[in-house]
Amino acid sequence: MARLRIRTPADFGFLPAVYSHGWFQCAPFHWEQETGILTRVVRDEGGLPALLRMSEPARGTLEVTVGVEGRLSPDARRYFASLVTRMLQLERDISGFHALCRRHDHLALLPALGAGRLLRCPTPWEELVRAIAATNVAWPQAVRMISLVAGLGEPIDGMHAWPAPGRVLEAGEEKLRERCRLGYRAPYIIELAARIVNGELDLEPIRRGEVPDDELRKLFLGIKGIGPATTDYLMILSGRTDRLSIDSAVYAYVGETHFGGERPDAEQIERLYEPFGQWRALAFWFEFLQEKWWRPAGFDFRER
DNA sequence: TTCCAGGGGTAGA
DNA sequence: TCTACCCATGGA
Repeated sequence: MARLRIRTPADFGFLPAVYSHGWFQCAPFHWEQETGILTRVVRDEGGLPALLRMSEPARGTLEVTVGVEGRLSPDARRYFASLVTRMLQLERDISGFHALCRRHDHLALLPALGAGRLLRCPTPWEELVRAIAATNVAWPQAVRMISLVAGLGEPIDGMHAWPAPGRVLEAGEEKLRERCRLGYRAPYIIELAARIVNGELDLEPIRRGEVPDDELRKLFLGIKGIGPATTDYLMILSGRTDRLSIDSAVYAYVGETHFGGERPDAEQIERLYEPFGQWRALAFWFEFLQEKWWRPAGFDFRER
């Protein structure tokens, strides 16, 4: 078991990042609320499954244990740290968002909490599958589908690595339907896996964040099963926060909170968050999180 | 039973 | 470009 200590930005809070959306509830993430440890199965540089355990013993420091034999080489340390950096968006500069929060009462708590980063996966491939699985279903069902897909990966310590595209392709559409309960989404995921395996779709530039906005949007929209709303969601995850992702939950929340119970149309929602400029997606999302999830659940991330 | 969830694909206009 | 219809699944 190797140990890594990672210094985090002063405006980073671990718990708000974990609770930034529902992905921590799906394998191969595993969250223990009592200990504050987020476990995640990742792959080492050779592609073999490895268990990562992340916690924040004190603000500014992330403690990461890596379940591998022996000591980590400097390269391996950098590699695992880069995975953590991607998953927790440690490289993302959100100072502009926090400055904006300080000017709005309902967001004013967020900078002190260190909120503003969204939990990500080690690979875009996994994020795309999760996004497809989460369309047109209630969230608990999406959690089930995603976790069942994770179950196709190589086992390690009672968990599974996220299956590579080739492994999903090998499992086949029927298994995705029957075992993973993906229904009509199964062929979309098979097609995506096939495009990656045959080299038609290269996700590596996306993982490195090298694809320009317009191109990235076009690329997401070109994947079957991913439409406008999911594309906007993936764009936000990729750090393009100047555009909302308006899904059914947004209509419901904004209608209830800002339109006296009347369902607004998309343009009304856009106008409402337009003043938040390049940060409007985060302004909406963290408002929503605070009101509908964190506060009702009694979360106060400053206590840790 | 019917509705619908953290939508999207497709055919037809 | 817009609209109607269809798509598995499972909880309410």
